Amino acid sequence: MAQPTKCTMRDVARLAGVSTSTVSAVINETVVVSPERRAKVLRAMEVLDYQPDAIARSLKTGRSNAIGIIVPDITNAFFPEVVRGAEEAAQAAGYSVLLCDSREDYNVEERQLSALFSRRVDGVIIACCVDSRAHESMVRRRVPVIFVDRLPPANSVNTVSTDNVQAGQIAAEHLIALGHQRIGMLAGHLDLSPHRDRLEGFRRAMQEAHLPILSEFLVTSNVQVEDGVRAGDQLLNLPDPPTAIIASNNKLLLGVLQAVDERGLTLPKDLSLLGIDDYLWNSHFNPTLTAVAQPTREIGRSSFELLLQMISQPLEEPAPVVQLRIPAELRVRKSTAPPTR
Amino acid sequence: MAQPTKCTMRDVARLAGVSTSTVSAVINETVVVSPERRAKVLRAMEVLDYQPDAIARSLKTGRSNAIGIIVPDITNAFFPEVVRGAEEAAQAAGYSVLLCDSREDYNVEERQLSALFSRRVDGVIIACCVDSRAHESMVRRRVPVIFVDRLPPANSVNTVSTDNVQAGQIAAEHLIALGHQRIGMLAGHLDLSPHRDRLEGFRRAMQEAHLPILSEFLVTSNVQVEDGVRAGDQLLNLPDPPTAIIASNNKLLLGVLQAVDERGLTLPKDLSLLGIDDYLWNSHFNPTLTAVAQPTREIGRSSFELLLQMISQPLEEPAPVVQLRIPAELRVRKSTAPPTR
DNA sequence: GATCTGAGTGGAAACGTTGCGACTGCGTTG
DNA sequence: CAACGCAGTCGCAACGTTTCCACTCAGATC
Repeated sequence: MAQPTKCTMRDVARLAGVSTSTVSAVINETVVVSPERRAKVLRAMEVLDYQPDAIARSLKTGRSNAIGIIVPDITNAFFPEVVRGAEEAAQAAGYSVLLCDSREDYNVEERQLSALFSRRVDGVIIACCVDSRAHESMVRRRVPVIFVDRLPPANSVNTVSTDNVQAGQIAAEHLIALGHQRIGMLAGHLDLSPHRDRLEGFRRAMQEAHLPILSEFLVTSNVQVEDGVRAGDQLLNLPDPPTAIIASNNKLLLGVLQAVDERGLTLPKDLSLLGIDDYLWNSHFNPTLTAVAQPTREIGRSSFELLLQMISQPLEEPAPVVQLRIPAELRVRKSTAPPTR
Repeated sequence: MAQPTKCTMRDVARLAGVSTSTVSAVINETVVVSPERRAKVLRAMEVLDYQPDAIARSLKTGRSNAIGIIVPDITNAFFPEVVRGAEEAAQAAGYSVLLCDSREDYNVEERQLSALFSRRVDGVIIACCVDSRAHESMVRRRVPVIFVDRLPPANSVNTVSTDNVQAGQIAAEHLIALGHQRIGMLAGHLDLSPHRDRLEGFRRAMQEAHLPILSEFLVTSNVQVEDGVRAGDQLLNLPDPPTAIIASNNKLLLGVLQAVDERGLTLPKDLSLLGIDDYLWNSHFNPTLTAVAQPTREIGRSSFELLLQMISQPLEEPAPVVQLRIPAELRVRKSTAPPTR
């Protein structure tokens, strides 16, 4: 049965009547050990309920088998999905995940990077916040890093994200195909790459359809619900408002919904509405909401896999930069329809 | 400026012309160091961009300054809130958080507990899954542990959760106060303590109001959206259906909403509907949804604080068991109204 | 002036691993 | 039959800290 006191390799070695080197060899299978000694060691480990001390191991080997993940806000439904994808892949590869929430504050972020570095994580996955200095920080410290979702301006970085240009484009194309010409967009915060890219995609789709982009139909703002309400008001108060609106993220979408409700408008009769980011509840709204879904889990999974590659890479060989863009997917529901005006 | 190579206390000591003991003393402020040496050490640390190695420190001190958090599903919006609360408190106290997602699988959970133990975490916060053996596992290993939300049957454990009995009770009382007598409840999975307790609260409220609890108005099920749809169908198909329904969690609520929509019923005219668990989107549905909000952040924060207490506690003194129940709060919106039948 | 304090310092032994090099025997080879 | 190779062991020195202990050299005390 289980032993109450924590025990070390020494205890195992003593009980099995071998040296600690042999115990180590059995555990790591680095050296051939004769079957009978091997069996003795395994039994001793069993009896003592021995669990290797990962800390001592890390100190010796110089690898912690842990990665850090920094997100700006874990309560934003997008990030738990990414974390889930990354965590699952990490566990499978024998890695643990240190999670940090930077609260959209680059000072907090910087402290967390320091802490992760102190803990000697083997790599970091980060969705950075505005004004982040994470890139310089990690380059200086020579820690492998993958940027997800929000990409820093530097282009010598490994990144994984939705193909946000494509996401913005298929959103607009869907509305254009329905016959909309007067399309508005809540573009979010243009210092954040996803929002910038979605706007770019929107632009491309409009240009290809030879539709004008009216400057009063384009609202940039922060990305919280209140911002969505304000921006929605602004669009809907226009003398000749858009017949369709794209919201660049899920909170902005909720904001527009509120503005729509307050005016007693009905979707999709009075307005077609489409969001980028798809969540469970979108398909339970009345009407159900058309959205562009991001490959969230896959972003997480791919980030870890790419990171693992960087970690295993002998660092003298600087390996080509990878900038992975995974396509988004349109999910047509009931909040979009041909224009009635 | 920053130094490219990682550096150790030795390097600092050499540059400052002192011993490593002195450097250590400066860092930890365990021993008085003369001002001028202190300054020299600090400057050397600056110049070399020295960051203490947390791994070596842990090995020596026996404390990792890290805790583990295990949740059954990080993509369930309840848990990110809890994690956020705990993580914030942990950071503030100089602790890092190792996050694990057990995917509702007790075998995965067990492996994760082992991994956390191997990493010598100072404590664990866990929302366990059905059939969890986490309690025995941690007792055996003598690691301080706090159970959150989902509480194990053993009553010698420290726990933090919503006061779910009270949550169920105020939900029912609200409906009763509106004049409802025929109240149905989707009670969730009774192997999970929150659901069991909410049902108990519902029972109490009904008894105190001298209202009968009709067995056909009580549905237990798993806790996913599909289960909610099925259970909602079951209730609404009754010859004489309830005038109000309580859904024991947010996914069940979405399920009932779907069942309601499919029948073309209108809230709150045809049915009052109330959920336990409140989220951002509840207040953007049409109509807005009445809900009982759980003190999610506070659960997280309190869990960490309690855990920290256990960690600091000299373990010979077994300290009284703490079972913290934090009250929930009713948020009245538009999905509940007096009955029309 | 000899002893005693005590503050400030450094040396060195841990902490629990890993992995190199050295040491055994044995079987094989010329 | 001597020399050699090799599989299987073990001893021991790290890894980067902390911390105990011993030491020095002031100034204070008698």
